[in-house]
Amino acid sequence: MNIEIKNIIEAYLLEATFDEGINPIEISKEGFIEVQKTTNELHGDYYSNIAMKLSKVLKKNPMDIGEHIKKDLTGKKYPQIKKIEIKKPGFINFFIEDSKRASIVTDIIQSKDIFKKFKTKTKKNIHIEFVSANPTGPLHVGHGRGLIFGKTLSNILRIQGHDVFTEYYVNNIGKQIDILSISVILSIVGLKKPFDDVDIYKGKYISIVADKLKSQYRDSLLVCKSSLSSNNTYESFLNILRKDFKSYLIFRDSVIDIIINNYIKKDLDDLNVEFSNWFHESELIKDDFVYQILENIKSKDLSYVKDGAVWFKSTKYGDDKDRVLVRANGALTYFATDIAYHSLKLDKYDYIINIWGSDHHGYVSRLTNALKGIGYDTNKISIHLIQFANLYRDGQKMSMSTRSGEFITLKSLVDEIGSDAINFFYINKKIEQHLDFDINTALSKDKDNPVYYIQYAHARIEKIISKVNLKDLNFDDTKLIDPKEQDLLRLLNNYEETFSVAMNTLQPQMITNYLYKLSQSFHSYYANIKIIDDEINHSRVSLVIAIQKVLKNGLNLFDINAPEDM
RNA sequence: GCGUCUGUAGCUCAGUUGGAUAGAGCAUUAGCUUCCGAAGCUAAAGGUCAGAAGUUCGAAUCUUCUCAGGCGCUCCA
Repeated sequence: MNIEIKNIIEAYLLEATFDEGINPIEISKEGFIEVQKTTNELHGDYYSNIAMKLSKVLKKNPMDIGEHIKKDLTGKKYPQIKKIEIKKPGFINFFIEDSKRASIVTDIIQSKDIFKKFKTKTKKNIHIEFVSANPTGPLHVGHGRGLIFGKTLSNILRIQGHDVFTEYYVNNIGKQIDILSISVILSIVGLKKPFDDVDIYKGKYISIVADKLKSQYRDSLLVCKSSLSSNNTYESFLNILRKDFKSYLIFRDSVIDIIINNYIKKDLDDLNVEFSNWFHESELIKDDFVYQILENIKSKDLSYVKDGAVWFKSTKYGDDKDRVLVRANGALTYFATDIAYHSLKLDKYDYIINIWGSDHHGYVSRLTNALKGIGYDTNKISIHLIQFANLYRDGQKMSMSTRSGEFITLKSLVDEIGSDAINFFYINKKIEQHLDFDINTALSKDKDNPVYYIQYAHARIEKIISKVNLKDLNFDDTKLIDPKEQDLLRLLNNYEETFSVAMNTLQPQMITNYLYKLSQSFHSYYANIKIIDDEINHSRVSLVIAIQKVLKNGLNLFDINAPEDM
């Protein structure tokens, strides 16, 4: 509709007879004529600021220009426009016909797929990586926000028609993995930690993992028990282990497999998340791939050797200091493997999306600069930084410490408040906003809890539908004249724009806010007006059916149930 | 110190990307069940959009500075 009005204005301006010329090229330029939805019904349905824009060029009073435009447009009698008003300082307000507004109801009801309109014209091959928590234990609540956001983004991109490939990056060769393996080994052989310089993992799951591996490895581990117990530093312990425990590397892989399959994948299942691929960091080491990349960096004169380590010249890109790629002991840094990983992705995909915790923000420019340095187009990368979420219970902030198994697992939160509430609360706020997540609110079953409120609207409508013979539906677009009905129609007419802006700018909270508003307007309607009424051919029932359809599709976007009964 | 994100009602947050009188929920106060689900509805009250300057017809939104808070600035992962 706003495009129609835009065209009307453009056509008018092109043949307008103002004294001083308006450049026709300017007029046809994208964005020159702006037509937007109003926020206040007193201002009609759409408004344009064109008169104020032109006043500068024409050196005329915007009110006069507006009146001029109004006079000419009114004379032309466009059927969809009821009236035009000019308000100071120069807004041109368009009021569209009520019946035109009501036509959205049949549009929605008859549409097989209301998301079809959001299909992109430029389909892309998109890689999206999220969560990627170290496989050292079950996921905890701190991982929740990035997880839900990543999943939602994938849902949105798929609806837009892109090919979406989701990936979990498994760090399976770092120091943390050795510490994890050692924690399991100590549990198997019943040994107290003999070194003091490094903490080990203590959660309950460690002994469960140990039990699974006990029968297979116990004997060979007991052989080296005494030599292990005499080591009082982490380094020497690990060295002995690697030397005496021949199947250490296989054992380490088994530990990771068990954690992923028995914990992480199950946690993800609870929230309906499935990854296209689990990428293991070790794949980057295979065939010296990382070293080829490092060679490439060196050939571009972007690295040098100092104190036995290889450094990337990040100061060249405004960083405070250069950063290490390969440590003096020969170990690769995360930075090095990340460059390799991202170059793999960039080779294969049109666009790549990373979702990281905001604590990694310092890392963003370093990585993109390195990739730019070796010749990649970094416009193809987008990195979303997620602020931390705090959990509150009974007004008390809950501890999120990961040390000594003290953390709250994501699973326990799902068990307590359910996946619907988690899906909703984690994306209901802008990601760059710190999030306070109140468990009491998520548990409440009334208006405090927006999820329930929206779901309740859906269920109420279902009840109405069940009482009506749907064959009798005969929608009459001139019947819905109550102000509350007009409110609802305005909102329904907004769904397309709201969803499309939210999807294009990847801001899911715009959609949840919209769904809430729509539910609110519906509940008010329901309480004040009898919806089932034969005298009006069930036009009101048609209206609520359309509302329900939007609610349902919106909720499904976030994997939230749209219950028919509660 | 440098970088980065944030600052909107007592609390938790929206604000359609620069539009008109800044909006919700909670909490507070006062109401609404012969009738489609009260898990609901109707009101009242609550604001120096952290502060200052600038850009322009017009700023919560853009720029600069100041203040406050979160996070990051290892040959850590």
